[in-house]
Amino acid sequence: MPPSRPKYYLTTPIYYTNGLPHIGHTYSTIVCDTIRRYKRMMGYDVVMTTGTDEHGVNVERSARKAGVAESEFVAKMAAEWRATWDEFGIQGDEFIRTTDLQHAHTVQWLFRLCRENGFVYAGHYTGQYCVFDNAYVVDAAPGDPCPDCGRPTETVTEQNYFFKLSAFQKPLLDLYAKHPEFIQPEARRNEVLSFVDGGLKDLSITRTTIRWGIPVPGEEPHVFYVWFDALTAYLSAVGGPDYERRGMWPADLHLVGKEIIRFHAVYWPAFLMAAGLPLPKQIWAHGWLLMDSAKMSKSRGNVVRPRPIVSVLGIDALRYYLLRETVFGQDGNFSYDALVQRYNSDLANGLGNLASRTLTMIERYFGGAIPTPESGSGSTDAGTRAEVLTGFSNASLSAIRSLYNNFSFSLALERIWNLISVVDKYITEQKPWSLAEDPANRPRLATVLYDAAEALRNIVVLSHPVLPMTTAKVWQQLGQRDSLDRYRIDELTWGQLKPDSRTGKPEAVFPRVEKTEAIERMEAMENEPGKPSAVSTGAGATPAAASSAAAPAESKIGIDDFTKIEMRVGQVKTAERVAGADKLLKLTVDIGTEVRQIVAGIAQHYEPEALIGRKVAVVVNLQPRKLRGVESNGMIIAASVGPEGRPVLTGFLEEVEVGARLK
RNA sequence: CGCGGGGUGGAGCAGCCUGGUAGCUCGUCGGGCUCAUAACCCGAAGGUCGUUGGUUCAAAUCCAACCCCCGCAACCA
Repeated sequence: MPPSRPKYYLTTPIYYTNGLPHIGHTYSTIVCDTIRRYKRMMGYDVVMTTGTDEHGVNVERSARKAGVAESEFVAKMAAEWRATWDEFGIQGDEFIRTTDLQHAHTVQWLFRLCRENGFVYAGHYTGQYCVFDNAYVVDAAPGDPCPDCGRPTETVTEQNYFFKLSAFQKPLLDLYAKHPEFIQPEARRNEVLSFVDGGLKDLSITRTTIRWGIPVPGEEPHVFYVWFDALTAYLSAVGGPDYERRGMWPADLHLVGKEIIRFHAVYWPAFLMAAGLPLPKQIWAHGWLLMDSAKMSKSRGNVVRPRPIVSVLGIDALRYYLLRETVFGQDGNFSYDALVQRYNSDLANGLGNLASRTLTMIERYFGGAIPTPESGSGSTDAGTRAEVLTGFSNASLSAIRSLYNNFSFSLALERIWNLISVVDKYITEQKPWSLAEDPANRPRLATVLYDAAEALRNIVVLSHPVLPMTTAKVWQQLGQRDSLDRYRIDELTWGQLKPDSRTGKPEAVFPRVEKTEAIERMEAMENEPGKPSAVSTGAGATPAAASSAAAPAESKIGIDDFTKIEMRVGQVKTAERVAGADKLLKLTVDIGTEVRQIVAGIAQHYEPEALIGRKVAVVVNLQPRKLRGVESNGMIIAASVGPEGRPVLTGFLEEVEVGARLK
C-alpha cells in the first residue's frame, strides 16, 4: 500500500459548448491548473476536473444552424475545448462531458435522491415563450416581444418538476455562518448572503419544451434543465453514485467566474443537501478579464482568443501575465501591450536573464559543473550575500507558500521576483567575472556561483506552478534529473543543490521580443476568421467545429437577399427623448409615402433639435417593435464607430428626394 | 433608491480585511558594470493615497456622509 496522501479535488467551470474558449475561460482554467500543480507539489493527491456543458436550447439552435445533429455538433466542440487545453499543457485529470452516459446516470440518481427525500414536486411553470426561437424569455411580461427575433412572445404554462429551494434558506445560511470560507472572496460572499437572506423561490428543474437534454427517468418528455444537469458534472466526474469508491468527493474547491457564483453557492449545495450528499468545501469566484476596461463580448468584437498569444509568446507567458497582473478575485485588465511588457521585463530580463548569466558563468569558469561553496562563513558573507540568504531562508520561503495557499498569486510572484532582483544585485556586486581572473579568488568565485545556481533552483521550484514549461527547462539546465512536478515545495530549503552536478546547455528560455512586432503578429492571428491557429501537435483536429460556430457573419449573401431590405431616404420631422431611457430618441420620419414613428438609440450623441429636417437612410420594411414601450416602425441607418460603437448618421452630399429608394 | 467595480507619483496596478517605513512594472534623468537575452546594478526627480468629518497616540487602511469615473441590466430595429 502506498502511504496515504491527503486528497484535493478541484474543478474549473464546465464550459458551455455554444462557443469556443476565449481568454476568460483560459484564465479560469489556468488558475485551476496552477492550484493543481501547487497542491501536487505540496504532497496532495490531486484531481482536477474540467469539461463541457453540452445540453440546452442554444446548442440545439447552433447545431441546426450548422446543419448537423446535436450530438455531432457537441462532439466537435468538446474536442476543440479539450484540444485547446491539451495544447496549453493543461491536463485536467478528468474531462467530463454532460452528454457522457455516466453523467446522465448521476443526474438521474441525484434527482431520485432529492425526490425520495421530498424535495421535488410537480408544478406548473408559466413564462413568456417565443415559439420561433423555441425558448423562454426570462423576465418578460405578457405581450413583450422576444429580444432575439422581435416577434411577440406567448404566455405558456407547462408542467414540470420543481426543486424545493425555499426549504434550504435556513440550512444555507447556517452553512455560510458555520463556514465563512465557503464562499470567497468576501465581496461575493456578501452578495450571496443578501440574496439568500431575501428569500428563495423554488426552482424549476425540468422542461418539456427542450429536446436536447437528459431525460427525467419515467417522466419523458421531461428533460433536466440547465443547472441541475450542469452542476452535477462535478460529481459525475469522480464516480457519480459510486463516488465513495473513488474517494475524491466532496470537492475541495470549485473555481468559478463571478457571474455564476450564485448557482454554485446556492443551488448546488442545496441539491446536495436535499440528496444527503457531502458538500464542497469552498467556492472561489474570480473576477473578469476586461478588455480596455470593457467586458469582452462577441457583439463588441473585443473577444481575445488564447491561441495567438500562446503561439507567439508561449503558454507560460500568458500564465505569468494573468496571475501576476491581476489580483485574484478582482476584475483585471487584459492588454497586449501590458502582456508583452511583462514578458520582456519580468520573464526575459528577469528570470530568463538570471538563468542565462548564471549558467553561462558556471559553464565558462567551472566547465559546466556546479561548484562547491566555501564551508562556513566564507569571505563572501559580507554585503549582499546576507540579503540572499535571508531571501531564501525558511521563513521567507514559507511566507511565499502561504501566499500561494491564499491564492494570492500576484503577491507570491512579486515576492519571488524580488528574490531574482536580490540575486542580480549580489552577482553585480560580487563581480564573478573579475574574481575569475585571479586563481586566489577561486573559492569565493565558487561560492558566488553556487549561491546563484542554488537561488535559481529555489526560484524555479517556487515559480513552477505558474511557469510549468520553462521552469522545467531551467531545472534540467541546472542538472536536475527528477521531475519537477513532484518536487515537494514544502521541503524546499537552501543548500540542497548538489555540487558537481553537470549543468545543461544554457539556452534562452524567454527570448526577448520586439513589442510592436509581437503585438502585430498576435493581432493578425486573432483576426484570421474562424480558423484556430495551430500551436503544436494536436491542433487543427477540428477546424470544422470552429468555422461552423464562430464565423457565420463572414458568409456572403446573394443580391436577392439584399433586395429584401427596403431602404429609403427619410426626413426627420420631429425628435424627442424617450422618457426614462438614456439612449433612445423618438423620431417621426417622412419616408415619402407616409410619416413613420421610429425609435433610434442615438440619444447620447445627437441632440433632438439638431436632427429636425435632416435626411437619413431608413430601413422601412422591418418588423415593428416596441422599445421601452414606444413603438418603432423602421430603423435609422448609422455607422458604428470605435470600440463603443458610437453611432454616426448617414447623409447625402447631393440633394435627394424624400422617399427615394437606396439600392 | 436596479446590481456591481473603482478613484494611490506621468501610465497601469498592489497595499486596505489583521491601522504604525506608501510597494510593483513601465516611463523620465544621471551614474556604474560588461557574466548575461540592448541585459543587470546604483542614485535622483515625481504622491494633499477622490472630498469632508469622526475614532485613535497613530488612518491609504476603521466609521459616516458626499463627489466623480466605469461595467451590467433596463434601451442601440
